[in-house]
Amino acid sequence: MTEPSLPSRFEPREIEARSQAAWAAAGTFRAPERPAGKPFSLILPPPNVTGVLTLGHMLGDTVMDLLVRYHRMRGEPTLWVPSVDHAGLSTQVAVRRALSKEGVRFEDLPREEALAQIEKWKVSHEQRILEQLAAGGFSLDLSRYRYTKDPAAVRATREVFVRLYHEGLIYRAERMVNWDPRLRTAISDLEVLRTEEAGSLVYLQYPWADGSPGGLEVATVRPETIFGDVAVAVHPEDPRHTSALGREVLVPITRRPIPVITDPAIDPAFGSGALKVTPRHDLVDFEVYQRHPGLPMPPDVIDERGRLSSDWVPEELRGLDRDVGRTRTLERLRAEGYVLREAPYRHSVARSERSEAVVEPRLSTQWFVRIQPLAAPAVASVREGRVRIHPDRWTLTFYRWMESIQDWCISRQVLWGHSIPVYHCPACDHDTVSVAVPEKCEQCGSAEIVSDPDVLDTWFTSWLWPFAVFGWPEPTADLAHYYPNSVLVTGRDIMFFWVARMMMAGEHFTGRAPFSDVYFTGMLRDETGRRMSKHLGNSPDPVDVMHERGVDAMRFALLFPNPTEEDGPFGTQTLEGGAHFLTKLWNLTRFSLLNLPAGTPPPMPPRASPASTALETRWILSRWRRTVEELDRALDAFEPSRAASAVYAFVWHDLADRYVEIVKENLLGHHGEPAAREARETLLFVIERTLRLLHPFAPHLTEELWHAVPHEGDLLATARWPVATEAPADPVAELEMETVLEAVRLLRNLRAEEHVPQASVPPGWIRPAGPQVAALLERERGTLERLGHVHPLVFLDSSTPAPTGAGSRVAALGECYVERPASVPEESETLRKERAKIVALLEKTRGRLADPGFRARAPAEVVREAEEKVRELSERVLRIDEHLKSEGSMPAPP
RNA sequence: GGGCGCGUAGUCUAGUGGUUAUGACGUCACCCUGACACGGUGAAGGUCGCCAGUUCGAAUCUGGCCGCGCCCA
Repeated sequence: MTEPSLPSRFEPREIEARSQAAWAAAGTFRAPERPAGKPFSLILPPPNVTGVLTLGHMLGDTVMDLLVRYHRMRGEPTLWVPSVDHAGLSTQVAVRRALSKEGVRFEDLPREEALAQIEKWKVSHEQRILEQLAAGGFSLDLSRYRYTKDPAAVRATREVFVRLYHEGLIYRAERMVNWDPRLRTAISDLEVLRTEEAGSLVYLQYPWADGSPGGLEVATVRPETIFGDVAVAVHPEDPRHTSALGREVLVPITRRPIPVITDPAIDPAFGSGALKVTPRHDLVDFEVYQRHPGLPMPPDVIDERGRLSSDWVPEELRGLDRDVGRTRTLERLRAEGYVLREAPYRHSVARSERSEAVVEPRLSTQWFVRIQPLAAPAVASVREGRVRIHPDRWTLTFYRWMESIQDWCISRQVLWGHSIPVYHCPACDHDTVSVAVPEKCEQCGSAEIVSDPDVLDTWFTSWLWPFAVFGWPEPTADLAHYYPNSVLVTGRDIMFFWVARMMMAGEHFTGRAPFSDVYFTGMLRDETGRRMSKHLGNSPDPVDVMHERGVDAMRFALLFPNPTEEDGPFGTQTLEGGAHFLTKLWNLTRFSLLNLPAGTPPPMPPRASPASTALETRWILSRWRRTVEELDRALDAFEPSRAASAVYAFVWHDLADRYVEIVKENLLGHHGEPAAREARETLLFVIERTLRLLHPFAPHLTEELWHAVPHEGDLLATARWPVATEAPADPVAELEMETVLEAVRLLRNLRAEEHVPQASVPPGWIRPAGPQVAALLERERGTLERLGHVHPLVFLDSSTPAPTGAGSRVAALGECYVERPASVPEESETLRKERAKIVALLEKTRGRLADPGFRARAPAEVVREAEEKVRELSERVLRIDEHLKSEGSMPAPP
């Protein structure tokens, strides 16, 4: 035995620093310029420079690192590209908020100063994000780091705009858009959140224009918009309103006459069945307006800041904010007798994801991407299996959304973003659209051209990222080698924002799907089951988590309890679970080293098991092989949680709890040198190979441990992933070990039931149920004595009487006895309980066999098994009864 | 309101027609046995959401209901 080469405790932060330094020095994560063989490549979904990384990011990053390290160890050239996203609107909002805390209004800043403030923010957050990624030890190729506003990204973004424009897939139009009046910009449908909120439904009377008494009843939740009404619409078949058709009513207060029209879109069940039509401020109303060409288009009665405006609005209400305007308008409506009644009303309110302001539907001129022609190939790529979505149930959601997809509004009225490459010529009204900034109008040659004041939606760059990171449209070597990507890993919350659009861009601009697999991670929940979110503030800072328990513990805690289909919990408990497992691994390796002589050579794959090989050797090697097979399967199928569970169970239950306990005496040389050598060689092989298996899950700790263990190679990160067939499969050994472990369990149960003191080792007896079991158990007597903690273990044949003064159990494999301590009185309670259980099961099985339908229709195999079971259980009941009889407490026969 | 999905010990979870329903965390009891008390051994804990149906046989398949979640209105 050598001096311990590992300390009894470990310091995660020291290990992390050592491992990370070694990887950096070796350039382990740098992808080759000319990869040999099919590469494994992917991009890190660019985190927004708006904020810093959350635990949710860490979940995705850990899954990606797991896959990258797995594929790297399999010898594939791997490339994982890091980048950050300028995140236009949301970064501007963050800076705006930060400045307002200092009493500075963002809107008051000169353009240059405002941009400088955002740039400052970007630099500091980018720094922080890079530090977080470095702390996590993720195997990103930092030499290929990118930013969504770097010159190549600008080039790609403009290129794409220009191409789509010339293909007729980008157009400018006056459309109803979602307007954020606080940020004063259009936002896309996806950036709108709908919530149920309490409101009030007001029933107004629009008087008849011809002065006849009464009027038309109109219900609305937005009375302040009446000034923009151009009509009142009813359903053409609504019998209540037939007499109103063709007549005119007056807009309350301003008393402007408007016609009563019919439209099939009107819901007769809503309110009185009459809808006021305000085309500039409601999508449905706008559509009604479009179907009625005779109607005039009113001015904006709500301006870009959400204030009542225009001369259609009574002068004293002009300039009021929407909310105040609504109250004042309602007051006047009441005072002037237009209000019939008011009722509380819950309805869905659209709010801006960024500012939380109520979104104002607003008719506005914006740039749009015609999405249908782009969506079709993306849908086809999934239908044809060129892109697989995991878990695959999200495929349906993907299809449904793509079917009802709307054109994409890509212009934003903000400062921070890519400018739109459109240059308008006031002289001839022509738009010059080009990648290079033009000096004159391409139509009339005028130098007086004006660049478009808007910027592009951030996603208009992000959707190009799988190929733009490689320098597209330049035909770079990286593009040729590493595109398309192998996989995309992200949260399903950005499936539509990003994933679907990347698929569209990939198909359209490169003719290929940008990746072949998409894996959606679940969402993290806190210990009380709530989703982690910035809003709730229940997401711990990942750096704190890593600091507290170590990076690898965090990684394991993220992977282990997060099955692919569901959201996973994360909390102190799961984190401790991860840390405990790593401690176990540390000590297991430490134990192995304590038992290896100095100068032990690296492990060799075991030879095909000769007959002389010990059962536990054959068994652990076979179990290891199954574990590798399960890991390969789970990782290839994007089931990280299953992979983690498989390796966890193997290390803890098979290797540490059983194998190591079985061979401890062999290692100490108590059973001769050949046994000691076999145990050492097997243990070393399994430990060294298992460290490899665990490397993608816990890279730092395994790297550290691996260097302490005899091994070949420089770094575990680039060592070869084990091949399952290195160890022989041995189903016989697995079955036999099951029987042995079952006997161990019986002996241990007896010890506990008979209150045998922990330190004492009483004699035990086994009467095996048959000659085969007898041969096996006698051969494994040593294992049984060691794990069962009995000595001596004596085997009885059917003629030998049962020992007296011993507790007993009757199981399928036979009868077990453990000597009862003198102080403990006889007790047949356990046996009786056992008997009751077996009798119940016996009755159930007999019942099945008694059913003629079962015998007639069930497969012969199943019937045979049932008959066998009845035989075995009856035998056990008889045995138990014999014991009970000898104790003088015979129950009624079954 | 529409669509999709999920209901299995206190909590999380495995199990896609046939064993005594899997494992983890937590709980309880005993034990600091020479890698590990961040550990070991054992135990308790379940009407597999409810009701029908299909079947010789249902946690598993079908329908309805109830509850929860997500997406879309």
